[in-house]
This record gives sequence, structure tokens and C-alpha cells, in this order.
Amino acid sequence: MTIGEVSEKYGITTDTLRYYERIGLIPNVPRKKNGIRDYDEQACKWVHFIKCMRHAGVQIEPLTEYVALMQHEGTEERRMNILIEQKNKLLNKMESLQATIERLNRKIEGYCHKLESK
Amino acid sequence: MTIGEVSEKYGITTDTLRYYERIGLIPNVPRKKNGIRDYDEQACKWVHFIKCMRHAGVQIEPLTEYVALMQHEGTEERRMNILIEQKNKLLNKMESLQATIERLNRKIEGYCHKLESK
DNA sequence: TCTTGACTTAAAGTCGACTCAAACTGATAA
DNA sequence: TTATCAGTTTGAGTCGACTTTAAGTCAAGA
Repeated sequence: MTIGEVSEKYGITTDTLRYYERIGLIPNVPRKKNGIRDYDEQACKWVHFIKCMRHAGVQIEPLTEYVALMQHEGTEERRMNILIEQKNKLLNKMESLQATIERLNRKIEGYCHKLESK
Repeated sequence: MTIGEVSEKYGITTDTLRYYERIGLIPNVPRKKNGIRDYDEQACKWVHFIKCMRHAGVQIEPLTEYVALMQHEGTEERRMNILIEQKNKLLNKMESLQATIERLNRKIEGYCHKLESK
């Protein structure tokens, strides 16, 4: 799979894909003889994973750390801890998101009444 | 209330409070004769609202627009629309957050089993 | 009176995360 | 054969959201 196809498939620009690879977010992308990227299933899975995490707002740094650890055995516990920490951050976000949505709903309700009664 | 007290109360640096005011996020902050800010209840409410919204990731631009509209009557519908749009964005975020948390949970589960069985 | 500390402004700097530009290669279609 | 297109690299530029800095004012305490 070329970089263009991967870009299409996951909705990430080729620039960003190359950038991610450069900083160590997408490991082991195979190349053809001429140096052109030829994503295999593994690489695609990484792209998908990273896309998902970034979309939820997980920072790049913990992700690069996790990806780096994946290249070595015996790092399972550290990897898990990274995932747990990030999950907790997302849970906190969920809460404040929830609270804010409710707050917005109350405000919106208020406007509905005002506009109706005119 | 001085800017220092407001900063303390809401956990926002004085720098950020002044920045917010400059770009129109906190309207009508009263001043003493010597030009020093003296936040009243109204101003504090704005600070609280903005803090809450920013914390949930609402962008500054729609917030400045909303704040600006609040200075004029007859803009209720436009204000409401801004709030609705932002709420929908937050709902989308919630969904992808939810999905990502579940994904992380499954991965973490996997590591748990691996580590236990050692 | 001197110093300390909280306040003031406007402009420049920083940070994370891309995004674009320049200068290149190599394959294919008109 | 020319030009078009997808790909390559590295370094610089951009964007949103602050954050720091420089250069000052003002009031209170030692």
C-alpha cells in the first residue's frame, strides 16, 4: 500500500503520515527498492491505532514512548502503565466534557423558553 | 476582587486573565480609579463560564463571538446557535473518547493477563 | 526614603502539532 | 520527449493558546 492509499483510507494527509513516521509514531514501514513506502498490514494497524489515540486527544509524547517500548520485549509493564495513565486522562476529560455539555444544555433550554415566549 | 484573588479562586494565571480580557473573552471588568482591575460578581461569572468552556476544549473564537453578542439585545437566536454548535462538537468528542477508552481498556486487559500468567 | 510586591501595558517568545516549500527522483501517458 | 504525477527529504512556516519580558506605576511597611 502506498502512502497515498493509506492517507485516503485513514483520512490522514501524506505529510502527517511522513511526519508521524519521522518522530517514531509509526514504526517499521517497509520500502520498495526505490525507497518508496509500501505499508503492510502491521504498519496500517499502527496508523489506525495512532489515529484513534490522537483523535481522542492523547499526546504524541506518550505515544512515541509506547511505540518505542513495543520494539523490545520485557517492557510489558511499562507499556501497560502508559496506557493506564492515558486512559485515566481520558476519563477525566470525559467528566469535564459531561459537565460542560450539561451546562450548555441548561443555557440552551433557557434560550428556547425566551424565544418561544415571544 | 483583585486579579490575584480571581486567579487564585479559579486556578487561572493572572497572565491568562489579562489575555482573556484583551481578546474579549471577559467583558466589562471594572477598574479602580488607578486603573487596577476590581472584578465584580458579573465578571467572576464570566471567568467561571469561560474556564469551564475552555477546560472542555471549546475554542476561543466561538466564545469571543458569544461574549460579543451578549453585549447586544436581539441576538438571542444567534447566541443559542453558537451554544448548540459547540455542544454538538463536545458530543462528538465524547463519542470518540468513549471508543478510545474502551479500546485502551481492552489493550490493558491483555497486558494484565500476560503479566499474571508469568 | 527605600524596598517589596502587586499591579499595568504591548510586544515578543514558546509549545505542541502539524503543514508547506524547495529541490529532488522515477514511472507512466500524450 | 516532454510533462505530469506520486513519491522522497529536510527545514522552515503556521496556528491556537497561552506565557514571558521589558518597562513602567503605585501603595504599604521597615
